[in-house]
Formats: sequence, C-alpha cells, structure tokens
Amino acid sequence: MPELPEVERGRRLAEQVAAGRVIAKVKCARDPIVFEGVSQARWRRALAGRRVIAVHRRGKHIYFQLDERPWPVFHFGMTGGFVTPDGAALRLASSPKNDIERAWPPRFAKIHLVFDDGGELVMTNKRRLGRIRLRSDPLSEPPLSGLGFDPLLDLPSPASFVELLRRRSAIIKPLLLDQSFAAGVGNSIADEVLYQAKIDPRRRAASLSEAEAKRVRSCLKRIIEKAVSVDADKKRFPRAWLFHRRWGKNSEAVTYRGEKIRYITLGGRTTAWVPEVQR
DNA sequence: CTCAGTGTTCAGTG
DNA sequence: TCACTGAACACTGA
Repeated sequence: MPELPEVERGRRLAEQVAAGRVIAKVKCARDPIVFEGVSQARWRRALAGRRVIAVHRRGKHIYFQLDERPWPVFHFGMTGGFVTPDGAALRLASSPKNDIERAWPPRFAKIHLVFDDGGELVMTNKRRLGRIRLRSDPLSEPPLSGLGFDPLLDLPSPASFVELLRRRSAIIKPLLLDQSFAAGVGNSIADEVLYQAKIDPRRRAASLSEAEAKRVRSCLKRIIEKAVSVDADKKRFPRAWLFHRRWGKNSEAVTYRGEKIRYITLGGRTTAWVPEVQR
C-alpha cells in the first residue's frame, strides 16, 4: 500500500469517513509490534468520544487532528491500508470480491473505529511493519519531525532543490528514498523519477548538473501529482511509465519503447533502470 | 522449500 | 559527525 500516492488515497478515504464525526467505538488488535506496546486501554481512552477535526498526511504518515490530544499517527509499512465496509475507495482494482475479501472486520485488522453516524474505518496490516502511534504534537515529534520535504506539501523551489542536491555526497537513488530528504518517495517512485529524468541511479547527487537536478525535481513533482490525481490506481498510470514493466526482475523486460530494463541493488533496494536512457 | 519485497531502523564500519 | 551497508523486523505469495 505504501508510497505517497497510496497513502494520500488512504488519507482521503479516512477524511471522507471520519472528518466531523465523533469516534463512538474503538477496537484494537492485540499486537504489541504495530502498537509499539501501547495498551488497548490507553488507545480507547485517547480516541473514544473524540471528534475528528481533520485528517492530515505528511510523507507516508497519516494523522488525525482530534478535538483533544494526543492524536493517532498511522504508518502503513509495506502492507497496510485503510478499509471501509464497502471497500470501494480502496479496491478500485479487484472487481468481484470473494468472501474473504468481503469479511468485516477484515483479516489483519489492527484498529477498528466506529463513528457516531455509523461509518466505520479499519487499518489493516498484513506483514506487521506498519505502526500506529499516539503523539500529542505529531509534526514536532518523531517520526514526523525527522521528515524532509513532502513533494505535495512543500516541494522546494527549483533553485533550492539544486542547492539541496549540490550539498549531498550520497548516491542519488538512495537519497531519494531517504525520508529525511524527501518524505513519501518509495522504491518504485524513485526509479520512475530517475528514468523519466534520464539520470543514472548510481550517480552522486552532487555530481548532477543544474539542468539535471531541475529535471529530477520536475519529474518528481509530475509523477507524484499524476499518481495522486488518478487516486493511486496503477491501471491509470500512463502507459509509458517504467512502473508497469519493472516488476519481477525479468531479464527480458523492456520499456514501452522497447529499451532493455536492468536490475541492480542500491542502498539495499532493487533498482530497475534503463542504461540506454539514463546517463 | 526458498526468496524477494511499494518500508524503516539500528548497529557496525570507514 | 557523516555516510553508507547489511541485517533485522514479519509474513505472504511466487
């Protein structure tokens, strides 16, 4: 579920269901990993009876602004997401749902909220790499306080982006993945940005020319905005995107234009790139 | 049975 | 201190 566009979709879903409502009922799974050891009782005390003023996102984190603090902060990990009983907003893809997918509350539900108007929202997390935390001021406390710019909320100007890269000795691909640099960029978006910007992912950030750095910034902006505008629905991503063809580490894989896709590891992550295009 | 994986963190190293 | 690497986390699905 987890790069910025999917998290933004989750934020919109949560906002739709929760904003303006009072939390009538709170059910938490017994899961000390996802809840970082915070008890079910503490969660109930913090959320029950609270009104949700708004739902915010920064990077891959979502947090609820409640009428009283602390506020809940959600991170989906690699396999989490928000689900509602109809499931519509979150499963645009899978048309006829089977009984397991239709189950309510769904399998792997970690927190289940019921609102005063009858609406319901669940956060699921299959592999338990997601986290649900309580923070009295999310933006000024970890992990949100350590995030870099969010490409949708506060993307630096072209000039300051160029400056940002010039100061970094890091390799560009892992740098894009570094949440303290750019919050919300994940593995596939980083590859997409470097492909469309025509940059070799192994290059040092500081070695990019001004024009190249500006290309990285504009591709990042365009790709994120596009993915968000189609509600992170992968089928609606433009056909020319590397995204559709990067999976599987297939040695035969080619882009939409027939260019050969190669796979290397950078910063511990699989990196798909196109040597013919990326210099 | 093995292994990669849309993510993050932390210890260890240079 | 900075920057980077690899492992760990947890568990499914190919």
